[in-house]
Amino acid sequence: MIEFQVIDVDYITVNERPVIRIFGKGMNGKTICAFYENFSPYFYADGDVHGILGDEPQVEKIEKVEKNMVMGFNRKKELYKITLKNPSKTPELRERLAASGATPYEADILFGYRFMNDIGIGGMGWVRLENGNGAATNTVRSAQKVKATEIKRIDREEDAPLKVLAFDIECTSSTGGLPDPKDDPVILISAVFNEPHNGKKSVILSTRPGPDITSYPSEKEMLEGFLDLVKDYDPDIITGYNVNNFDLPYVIERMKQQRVKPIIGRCNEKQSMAKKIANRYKVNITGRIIADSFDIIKKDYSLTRYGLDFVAEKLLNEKKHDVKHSEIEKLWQGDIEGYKKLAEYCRNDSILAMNLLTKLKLLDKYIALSKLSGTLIQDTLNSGETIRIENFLLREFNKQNYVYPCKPSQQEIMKRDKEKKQELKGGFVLEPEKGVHSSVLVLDFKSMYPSIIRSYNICPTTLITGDMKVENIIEAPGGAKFAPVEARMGIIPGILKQLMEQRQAVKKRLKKETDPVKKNILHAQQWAFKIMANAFYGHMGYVRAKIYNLDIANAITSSGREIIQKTKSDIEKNFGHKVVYGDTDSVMVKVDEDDMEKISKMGDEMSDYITKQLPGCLELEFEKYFKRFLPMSKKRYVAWKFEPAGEGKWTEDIEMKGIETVRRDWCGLVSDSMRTIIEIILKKDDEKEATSYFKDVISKLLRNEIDVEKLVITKTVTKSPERYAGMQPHIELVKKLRARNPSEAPGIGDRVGYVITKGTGLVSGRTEDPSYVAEKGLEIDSKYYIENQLLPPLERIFAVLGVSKSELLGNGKQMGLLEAINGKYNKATESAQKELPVSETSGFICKSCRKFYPRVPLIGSCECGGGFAFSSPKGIAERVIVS
DNA sequence: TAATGGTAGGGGAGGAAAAAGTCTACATAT
DNA sequence: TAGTGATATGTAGACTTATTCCTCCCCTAC
Repeated sequence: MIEFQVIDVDYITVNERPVIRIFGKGMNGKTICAFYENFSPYFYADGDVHGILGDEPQVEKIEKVEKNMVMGFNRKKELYKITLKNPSKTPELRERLAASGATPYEADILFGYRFMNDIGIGGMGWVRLENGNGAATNTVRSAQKVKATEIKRIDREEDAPLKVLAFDIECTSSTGGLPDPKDDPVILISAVFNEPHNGKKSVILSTRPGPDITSYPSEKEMLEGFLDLVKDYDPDIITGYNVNNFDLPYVIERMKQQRVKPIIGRCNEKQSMAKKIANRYKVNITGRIIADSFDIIKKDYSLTRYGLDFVAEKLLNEKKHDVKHSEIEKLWQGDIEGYKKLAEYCRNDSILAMNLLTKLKLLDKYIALSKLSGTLIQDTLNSGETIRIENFLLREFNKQNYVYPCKPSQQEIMKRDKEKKQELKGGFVLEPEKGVHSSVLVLDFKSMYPSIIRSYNICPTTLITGDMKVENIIEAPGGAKFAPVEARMGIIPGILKQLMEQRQAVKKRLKKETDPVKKNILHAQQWAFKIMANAFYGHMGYVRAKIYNLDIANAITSSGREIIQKTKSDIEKNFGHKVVYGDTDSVMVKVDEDDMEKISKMGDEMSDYITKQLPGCLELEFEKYFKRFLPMSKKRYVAWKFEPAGEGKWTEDIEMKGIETVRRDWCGLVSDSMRTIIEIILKKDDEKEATSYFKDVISKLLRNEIDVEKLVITKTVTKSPERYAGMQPHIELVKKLRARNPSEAPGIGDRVGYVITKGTGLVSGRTEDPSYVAEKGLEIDSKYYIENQLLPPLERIFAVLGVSKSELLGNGKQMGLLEAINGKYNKATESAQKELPVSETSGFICKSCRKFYPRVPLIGSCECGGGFAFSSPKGIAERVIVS
């Protein structure tokens, strides 16, 4: 009996027949590969299957079966189950059937997943081989090779000890630009281990000898050395910073160039390939997991920048060695000290990538999601929600004899796309009562959409179509009808019930658990339950989903809108308190109460009252209390928040939603000063201190006392620069950087940091790279930063408090700030010169209202009563010189 | 082998369109 | 009194300069 955790599953074809391979790892750290032979691919179809497939030799058998249909209440159908010999022939047969008018079902399930779902196992899950004989094969690299006939899923929460290898490569460039794997060799490879390998924590491979460096006579031999290292250390996980899109494709291409077979995985025959898909590479390594720290951090952390230096500093508080790309060649060719520096730089990058993955436990969430959905961890890492949901649903639907539809065709997708744009409506957002509110309590619905699905039994399998007669039909506000639970509980409501209950159970255990390792696992588990539960609504409104249905998606959201509006009016009617804001599943209620105990009680009373009126498991909860609440507009507010922390205790914090402090596309100066001002306003309620702080910031900016770093604005490049319709500041900079040095210019998906420099014309034309500004000593456009960055957001905050722009800038001891800004930066017209040549004057200008006159009107003064000065393009003057 | 969960909403920058202000040439009145 | 030049004033169209409105884009709330 062998027990192990599933790392990867694939299949090979032996004598035209598939053999499933399950790569795994035991608790003892031993690797295993199990071979399973007796599983044939199959799918379903309706229509004239016999006629269409005729005597197709691939078909093993065709059986008649009765299946439940996913879409529509109580729909059964007679289908044919088609079993074939070779899984790779499935697409061909599927297309042939579809082309002849038959409808195929489950004909696009990858064979490995078909197998896993049928025997009830999945990615990162534990399995037990009841009986297995040793398999005589050299095709795979694992400690144990077993022919399995009986595989069972077992329940175990811990993870097997997984070996991680982090690596990083350095290469030179013949052109001085981006290294090209067709011409430019790899010069250094660093590798770091989480479990010491041959007594070492890391190694460096190179073609140049040096201290603590394993050197090789040629690049080819070094690459072979790297493959040997991977083989000997035998990691389960390969990581690095951007290995998916740089190091791995590069190394693989170099191996091709040098005629070294790139066998990085655990199969001796399958070569690794890096395919370029939509500007991104996709690398396959059999039997191992590629977990790129860069990719994961980009998905899981919202940061202003994602360079390794920034990320390491921010998340690990560790420093990246400072070597610029342009220095690599010099250090590589230069003296031993420089070479050592380069090698250590390379090693350090691997260490940082390893630390990110292990210290931040980047994989925990993905492991939990894999275990829950049954998806292979590599797919969980590389793909989106869809693959997880569809795999999960296939399993659950199959359990109850349902047959799952195939992916929609391209035309179907386009049709759906069109109708959805106008028809799928989302949540309801209440217009906020702008201003400053004291004592506001926040009530929100616990998992609103999943609860709606459960409470109204919303599911494709309960959807009533046509004039079907069912008792106690549930009708959603949009008109969609569903069979009640008494008739049949929908599959998805059933799944959600389980997910939500399991989550509660895990959270309970989490409270009691003291072992930190187990705590982590439980935490990831409960998180995965929540993520999965929340993903169903979005999935059913997703045009590429197999179970897409607009009526269903709309039934969910329209119910939500109705509930939130009823909640608002019920609270206002029955409790006499005003609802000042709300968004989708929450209401903010203004109460006149200061005592925490009483507030808590009021919140509970209101929630209980509303909850009682609602069907099913819908539940309104008292979540928190805002001592002060400043809504500025929909989805934008700040609040001084108090949350119950149990035992009558409260935790306190400032909450900021949607405003510039939480957005990454504003400069640090704005975020910082806004944060400070908001704290002063909320906690001290001192308007004067806030305005004077603000004036201070502006003065500093005018005196150039602000660090340029604080003025950097960052934005993501979302597509290639040519594809932008109009001009955009960050894109214009990308174009400039490209022209300067194509190899270091930001690409799609990267965040660009820029500052605005002084000059004329569009902002887009004045964007510049901060380091370039420092290097060339360019001047920052302080006026832009005052008028376009600092002022607008702060004005909005102060406007809520009733402080106008002129009060903000003009009042108080620093009288004349506005004049200072203008005087220093506006056109010369503002500074009156004493004399001008008469030839240059163009007319007269009123000294008080600045109205221009080509001639002095007869009344001798402006219509506002002001006196005149001479006006010219150069400025204004009291007198003219006649010469 | 291209893969991708949903809608609501604010707000900046650019750009087009509409609006307002200026300029110029010319007519008319004094 | 008619004709003339200088000056003031008005007006239409050309040209210039703010405003306004809309779209694209990014990012966030839920």
